[in-house]
Amino acid sequence: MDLLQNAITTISPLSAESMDAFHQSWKLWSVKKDHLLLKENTVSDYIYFIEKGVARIYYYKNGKEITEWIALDGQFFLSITSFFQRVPSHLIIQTIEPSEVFGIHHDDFMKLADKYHDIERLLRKMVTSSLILSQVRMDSIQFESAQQRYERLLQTTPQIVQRVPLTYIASFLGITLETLSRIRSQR
Amino acid sequence: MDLLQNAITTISPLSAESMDAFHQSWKLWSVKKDHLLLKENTVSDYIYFIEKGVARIYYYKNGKEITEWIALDGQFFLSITSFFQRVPSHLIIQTIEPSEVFGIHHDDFMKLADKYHDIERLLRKMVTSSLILSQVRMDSIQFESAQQRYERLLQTTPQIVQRVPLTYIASFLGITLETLSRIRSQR
DNA sequence: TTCACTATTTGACAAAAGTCAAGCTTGAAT
DNA sequence: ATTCAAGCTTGACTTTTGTCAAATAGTGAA
Repeated sequence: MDLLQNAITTISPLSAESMDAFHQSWKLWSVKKDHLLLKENTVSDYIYFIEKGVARIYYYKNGKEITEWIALDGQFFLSITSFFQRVPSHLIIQTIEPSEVFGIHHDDFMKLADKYHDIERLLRKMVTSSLILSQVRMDSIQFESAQQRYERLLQTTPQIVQRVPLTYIASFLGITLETLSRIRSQR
Repeated sequence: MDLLQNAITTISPLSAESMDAFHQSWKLWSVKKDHLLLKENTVSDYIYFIEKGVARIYYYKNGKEITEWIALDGQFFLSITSFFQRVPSHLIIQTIEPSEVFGIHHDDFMKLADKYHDIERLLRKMVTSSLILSQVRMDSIQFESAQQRYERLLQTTPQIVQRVPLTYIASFLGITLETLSRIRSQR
């Protein structure tokens, strides 16, 4: 069984029939480092799951790259706004290691959610955990210092520092590279 | 038809049967100003909808009140973490005007979502819009100046300034009362 | 109308993080 | 092995917002 199927079952178990139909709708791509999964100003058709590797989601703001999310293996990722609202995304999704990535197309997912009640429930639970995560992150950005945010990251995902350039990590934490560098030198 | 039923239909239309069962599960309370809908350290059993009035969600952080959300009439509100994860909430929900508030109990909602596929879909869509909103707000907190955030609020919900004390508004915007006061005096 | 709050404004100063500019390090390609 | 570019560090200075303290305005009850 792959990480994906395991992740699905953990969120919300499916009947054998649903799981079969659902699992078949995911495609698997093996891509190189720096492969673009989503180009700027495109409608994002896929929810992705990273089986192996690392991806980052970023965009340009006043000419600068902002890293909005970093997905390590075992995580789902997508352009939330674009995927659900079906509008072009300013986001860019790129692998930053050679990776194996599963993806399911929006229309397939929605058709299955319509057909199978338990897939609709799974989707609801996925969105719910994403919402809870989003709230935690907002709280962190609003109330924690740069230092606290970095330490929280080290607690929750220590591997990230070995695998992802500091520029991306700084931006993901909502601080500058210089500030991150100063924080790191103080320990 | 009340605002609630209208809001539901806008998010995701229900069959007559589902709507009937669903609508009947909402209770309506008429409460005074400063009524507590959720006490600190309690599991939040309800999703609320404010038919008329204003409510605010807040909590204590280092002895200070932090206003996390302000709900004007026509809006749903709840303690997301507590409602979905069934853990006690540090949040307090309080009306700040005499209000009419609908509420549906967690267990009733879940039973209905299990029984009716279209209610599960409605719930999924509610959570999805909440997620999108949460992302927009995070972006605002991370990248907009105090001034920009206040102006955005004036654009989207101008009535709020007439109906809600500035202390709550400042906190909701993630700034201090003093900073808000300075921003307002500059225009 | 006045009192006693509570809400809001203003001022002086402090802290956290950003900006700009320069200098180091390091690892991959020739 | 050498070189060059990307990645990271360090320093000096600026900006935004917060903190603390005090003054002023507003409001409802006696």
